[in-house]
Amino acid sequence: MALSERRARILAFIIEDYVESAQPVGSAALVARHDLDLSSATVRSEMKALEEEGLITHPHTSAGRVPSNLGYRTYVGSLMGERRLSSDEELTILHQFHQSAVNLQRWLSLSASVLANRLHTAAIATPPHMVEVRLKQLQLVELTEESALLVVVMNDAAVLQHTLQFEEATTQDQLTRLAARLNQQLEGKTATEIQARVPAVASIERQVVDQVVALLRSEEDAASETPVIEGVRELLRQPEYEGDSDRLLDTLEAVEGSRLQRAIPARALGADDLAIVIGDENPAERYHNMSFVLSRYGPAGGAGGLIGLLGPTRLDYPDAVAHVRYVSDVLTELMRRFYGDADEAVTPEEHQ
Amino acid sequence: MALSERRARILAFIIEDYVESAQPVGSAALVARHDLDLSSATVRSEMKALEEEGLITHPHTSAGRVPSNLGYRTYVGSLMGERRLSSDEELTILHQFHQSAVNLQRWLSLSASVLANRLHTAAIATPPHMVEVRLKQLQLVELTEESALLVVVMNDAAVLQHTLQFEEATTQDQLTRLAARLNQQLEGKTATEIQARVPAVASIERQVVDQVVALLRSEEDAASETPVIEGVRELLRQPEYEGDSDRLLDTLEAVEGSRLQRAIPARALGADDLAIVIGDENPAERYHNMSFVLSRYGPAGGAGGLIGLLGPTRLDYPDAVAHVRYVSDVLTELMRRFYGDADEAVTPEEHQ
DNA sequence: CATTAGCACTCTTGCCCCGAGAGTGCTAAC
DNA sequence: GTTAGCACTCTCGGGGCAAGAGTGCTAATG
Repeated sequence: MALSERRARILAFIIEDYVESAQPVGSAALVARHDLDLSSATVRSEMKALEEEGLITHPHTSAGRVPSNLGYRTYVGSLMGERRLSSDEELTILHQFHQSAVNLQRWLSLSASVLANRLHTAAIATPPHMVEVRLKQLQLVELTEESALLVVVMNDAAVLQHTLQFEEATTQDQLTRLAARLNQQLEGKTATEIQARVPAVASIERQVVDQVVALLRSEEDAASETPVIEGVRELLRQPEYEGDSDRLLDTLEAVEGSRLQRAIPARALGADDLAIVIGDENPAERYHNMSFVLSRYGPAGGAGGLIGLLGPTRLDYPDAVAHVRYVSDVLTELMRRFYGDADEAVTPEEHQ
Repeated sequence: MALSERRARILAFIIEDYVESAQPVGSAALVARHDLDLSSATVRSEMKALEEEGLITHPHTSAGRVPSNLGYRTYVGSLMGERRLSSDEELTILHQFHQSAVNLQRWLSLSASVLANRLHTAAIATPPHMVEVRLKQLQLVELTEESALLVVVMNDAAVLQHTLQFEEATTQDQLTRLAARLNQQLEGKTATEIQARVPAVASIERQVVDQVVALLRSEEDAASETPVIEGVRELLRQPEYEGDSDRLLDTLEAVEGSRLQRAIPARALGADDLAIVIGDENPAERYHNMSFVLSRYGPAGGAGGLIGLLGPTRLDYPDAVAHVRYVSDVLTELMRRFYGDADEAVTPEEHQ
């Protein structure tokens, strides 16, 4: 099963040429481009062997070779060289972050944009969430006499809001006092902890507390937030979709935030901080002709999410990995700087 | 210039058939479908006259007729019948709103979704904003010792947030006191009013106030918020894009929120509450093959925005108008109910 | 014995051509 | 004014064909 070195080299060349050109690559072209010390005939017989091992295929008899998913997988697993961004590239990217406002949502879109633009494919970023979401502070703002806006800030710096409708009339004064009291009682608590002590009586307080719990829960649920997605157009401009409107629309649909949220193969990210999911390795059939390159971002132990690329299986994996790693690191560093490290900003009670 | 009644009828039929079939309509087909008391030859000569007036065109010699922009315009202006939603239709729509959470953002997406699904094209909704944006309440939440989250609630019930980075260390206590003081001083004020009394010294307070002003300003700027857009796929599935990937991608690009925000022909909405912009009536050339049907929503004098449809010029205008009107009314009513009327919820000071 | 040149073979792609079909516009008759 | 009839135009889909790309086999070679 182990590939001879020459065969492995040829596989790598095929993949790299194919990634670049999106055209099946033939033996003659391969020899010419890489000035191999071999004739096209030799390469042909090697190709045949590679095909028998299931690493490449043939669209039809008289076409060149195309990598199979298995081919990409072995390439990614052992053949591809490690690519590191040049300091120029790193600076260009950093520069964009420095021009951005200090705002997590912005950073996420920016990260996705940067990845999308540099790799010419789509990129996603899921909002960060904590394993344990705790209330940091709540605020009540009167809207009408019988309705108010509840604003909840959580320990992962997320801000959620909800409109409440009351049976009885209230004033801003009453609401402010209620908010102050609840803040004192509930700060640093999780949804479950709060629920344990909920008063049985129906009242404005009860309504507020219930909604706080609901908001905390929705923040706990990672899948509830739709990921940011950028560069769909870049993706759809790829040659795989050229002239195939149906496939294009299907992909557009598959890639829409609301659908995507469940499809992101988060479990692929085990202990590793970076996952590459190629074609049919994705459990969802809809994504069998796409690849994901995903990384976790966020300080260890703190709020974190996923960021990564989403493209055709014909991806420049070394480039993708290098970029995703770097952007993820930048994002993590920014979060650490502005939202605090898990160790220093979060009180011991909140930690763990 | 005035169309004879027969000619007008024929134009209306052509438009209605074409809207339905997306195929150029020929004289024979027209007679058959509407059992006109005319021969196809007569219709042909009428068509020729209509063509000479610029109301319809010919893709090529041997094809049927297609309405021109001018044709649509006259149809919309005087020919089309008023369509009213049946109470069944109204109930179906209302039902969806009743199932939604009380949340303005949700309502907007829901409105756009409803429109998109019912008309099979894209729909947009811009977030509401007030002519005069005033501070309602601010909140400061510690993130790290030297950074904090500023949450600002405005009189249009919008909630904006921003992360602040301080030179000196602070505590939540200090921040809470500062927030309370600023709330007292600044509540109900506009950005301009606040700016007039800004302290010259550099300090945390100064930083907070500056940012509050910036957030108020960004809320004032209607164009700063990206509109909600739904149903892009519905739009792109329309026959005009079939097999034309280039046009499809161009439209996809044109329709992306960030581009769209400046393109919405808001000025088309004069004193009227509903605007129809057909093809090249849109100042932006990019939208010359699309139509907009837009309505203002929101209580008179209160926060308001735009909601509407965006489709190929081949739109079912009567249906579009009826739906946009209705959804806009529903939205307005919901806002009035939950966020208060301009007259009752907003204090006199805030009210202009 | 691995490598290579040579060559027959296969399959796609683009192109041209052609006939069917749809629809018009004109003319002459009603 | 309306209509039947007809010639004419243009699109669209399919068949046929030549060019091109690439393979896989075989026989020769160092």
